[in-house]
Amino acid sequence: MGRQREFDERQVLAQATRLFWREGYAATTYEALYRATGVTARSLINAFGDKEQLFRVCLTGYLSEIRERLEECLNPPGSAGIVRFFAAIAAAPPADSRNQGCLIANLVPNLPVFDEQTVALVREFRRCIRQSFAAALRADRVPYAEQRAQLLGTLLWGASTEIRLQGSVGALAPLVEELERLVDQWRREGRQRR
Amino acid sequence: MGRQREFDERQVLAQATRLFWREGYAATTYEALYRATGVTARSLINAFGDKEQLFRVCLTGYLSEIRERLEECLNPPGSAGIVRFFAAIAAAPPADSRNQGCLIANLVPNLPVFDEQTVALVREFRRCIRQSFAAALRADRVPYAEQRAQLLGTLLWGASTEIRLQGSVGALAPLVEELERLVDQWRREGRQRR
DNA sequence: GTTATTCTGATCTGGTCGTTTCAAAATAAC
DNA sequence: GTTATTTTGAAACGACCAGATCAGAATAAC
Repeated sequence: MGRQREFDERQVLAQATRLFWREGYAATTYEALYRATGVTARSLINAFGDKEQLFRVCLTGYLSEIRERLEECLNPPGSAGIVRFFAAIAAAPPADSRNQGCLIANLVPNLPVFDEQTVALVREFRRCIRQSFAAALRADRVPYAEQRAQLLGTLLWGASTEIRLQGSVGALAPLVEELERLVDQWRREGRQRR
Repeated sequence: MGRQREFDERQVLAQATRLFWREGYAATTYEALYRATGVTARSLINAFGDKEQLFRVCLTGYLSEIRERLEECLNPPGSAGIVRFFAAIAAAPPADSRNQGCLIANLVPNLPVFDEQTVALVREFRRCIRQSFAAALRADRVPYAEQRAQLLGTLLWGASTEIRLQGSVGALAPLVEELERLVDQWRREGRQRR
């Protein structure tokens, strides 16, 4: 019923995500979205609602992608998967938007401008990451698993800031190397305790 | 010669810094500055130049304050000072703007909107912190000092994001605890190597 | 074919923001 | 007191932006 949509929603969402990622939420105007997607503001609003709702759809997609990637790395379960996860981020190709840091971390400073629904997505992401890390540590009987998971989570936020600042995921290589030493040490503690 | 200024520059700068810190650069309008300081846009521009120049003055003040604080904690020199530094941040009173995370970390996602002079200040801050950390580690003969200093630097960025997200420096307490264990371990490695 | 529904593009609106203009006020040097 | 210089407040400018309006185009159900 009615006229059919002239653009591919999935494609538009992917391009919008890239734009939000690179430019930030506020700096991404409808005009920029139009230049990137060829879809006018009117049509976007018609299809997705206002700007923040559109952003939330992008955010949700991004979130599930990261979750998927994390799950992949944490299989087989164990603390080595954590290092694999950081390494996977560091290994992303340079042309990729990952050189912009984490989409979510980038918006933390501007969180006050978003409504509670969007903020909830960020909190959920944070909780999810930390739980996964803690589970991975517990699988190797690492002591202080929760606290160390928090440290790793904080490190992940920091890594995002570094990437954004450097403009390249390459800056993460030394960090991954040191992280490997660290997690190895923790695993040793776990074995002693057994 | 000429009419004398009616406001106290230092006081205005302090209030402007608080505003930039809490609201971010873009969200801090001249009107907000006027509400906070009683000084009109015209007078601010007259005294400090445009908005970014004013911000840069604030930034410089903030930077030297942090540097001072870090130097304080790293005396006597040694890796324990690093833990003291993180602990000092975590211990800041709740009413303080420190509950907003690091002023500088907050603007990293929006760095593209600033000119090269401002970006240089951020890079300089980063370098300074990392060098101080590395020196502190070397003082205890900790191996991999540079890489571990980088990890600590990244952790500091992350801590800022956590504070901003939680709206409280209190969230840092478990992190500091874990950090103490970590640095202790590193120091042990240093002693073995001696 | 008719009708109802949805999409699309151009234009407008209401609002915000950084900065400038202008004239008045204040003050320092002479 | 006069003159030159600087600050100040009010108003205005020009740009930009999110979202709304409206008429027309396309399409699905009947």
